Amino acid sequence: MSDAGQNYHHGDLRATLLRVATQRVVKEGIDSLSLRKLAEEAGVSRTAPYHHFKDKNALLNAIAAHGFAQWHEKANEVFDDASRTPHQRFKDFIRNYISWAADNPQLYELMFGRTIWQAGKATEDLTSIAFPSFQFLVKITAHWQDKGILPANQDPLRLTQVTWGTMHGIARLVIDGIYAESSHINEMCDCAADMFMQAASARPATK
Amino acid sequence: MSDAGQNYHHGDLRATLLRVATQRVVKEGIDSLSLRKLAEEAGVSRTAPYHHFKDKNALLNAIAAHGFAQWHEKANEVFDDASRTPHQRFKDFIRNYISWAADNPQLYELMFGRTIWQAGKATEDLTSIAFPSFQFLVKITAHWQDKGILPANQDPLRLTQVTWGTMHGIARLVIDGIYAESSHINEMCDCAADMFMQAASARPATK
DNA sequence: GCGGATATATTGACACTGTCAAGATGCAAC
DNA sequence: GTTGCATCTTGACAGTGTCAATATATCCGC
Repeated sequence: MSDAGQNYHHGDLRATLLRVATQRVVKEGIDSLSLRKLAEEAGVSRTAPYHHFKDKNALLNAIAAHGFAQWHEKANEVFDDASRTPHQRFKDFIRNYISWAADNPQLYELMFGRTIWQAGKATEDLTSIAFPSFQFLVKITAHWQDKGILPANQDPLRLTQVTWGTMHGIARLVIDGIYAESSHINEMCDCAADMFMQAASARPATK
Repeated sequence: MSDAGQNYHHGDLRATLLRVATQRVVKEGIDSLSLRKLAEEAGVSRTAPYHHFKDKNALLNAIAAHGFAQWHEKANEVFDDASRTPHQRFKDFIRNYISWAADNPQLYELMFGRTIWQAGKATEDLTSIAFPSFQFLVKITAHWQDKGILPANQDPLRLTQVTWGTMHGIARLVIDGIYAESSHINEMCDCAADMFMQAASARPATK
């Protein structure tokens, strides 16, 4: 085979599909991803993709899995930035979480939305990549509890669910278009960070 | 007209469609709502609904609008419960927010999701009902700031975005199937409430 | 080199979907 | 009673995901 675009066998169809589909999702959103148009764009027939992905859901899972790899790397980077104080890094982490979501709304929607997490829809491939990302959040939450940035008198898992919930909720309200005014994102992030840090500096709640 | 199901003119189609469609969305989810099946279920032809709703989006908006009316009433009820202390009412409100979402996942998804809030998709009818609900959240947040349950040193709007973000985020993570273990919902809610109340009892953050 | 297994790609078909255009029907007001 | 209007109908179109049957290329053992 000399030219990958002309032959009966494409040669690298799976990778091509994943790349083109990801571009499409990132640019136009999940809903505008059509397997038929995708196949056409890749220069193959309608059903060719089915030899590389069981169905549309499997393809979406693969895109999301790739997204989690990117996300995890970036999040780790922010968390590890030694040039800043722990308090600053905590604020940065929240800002970065929301910013990443705001910059990649469609991908975020796919990765953290019901489309693929709805009962039974998540592939093993996806969960094996996504779970470490979730556990990473628990790990850094516990770390911040140790540092006195987050309240130490809370169960780490429970606290992770709350802090992540906060970031996720703000991200979604922005992404989904409910917070029409998105020019104050950083202020919202800092407000959230302040709340948590204030809580850490307080005496345990009085019953 | 004697029998509403047999005549050429249905007589009450709009209300019937809204009722049946709402049932369908609540039971089976947004995606499984088909205008054609809906029409059939209502005993009418495929395109009849288009004389009462501009398109599918308009129908979804109408369902959501109705949902907001219910939601607002219920939320107000919890907020107004005079039989409990302010602190208890704050915790109850959070619990109730998540519980309502968990009990009406499909409706919540529709009301607070991108399907209808994506740029330009929200009807005037919807916004005129939804906005007061949003403003209600700001109102009660300010009220809780006054009562010392939430930090007074924060802009009410910003703080609302954070507290609502937290509730919304937890709700979505549960609803969308990311928090597989949903048996600890109340503990999560209480953890969130404690965080906010602890923050209120702290001295202002030190720089 | 040869032949069969296997991976990959193709066309055809099916049952859906939302929505538009034209025409039919019933009701209400003049 | 005729005219106008709201409502409802059938027909059609361009899409969608996905299955079945078929064709073609590649690879592996001989």
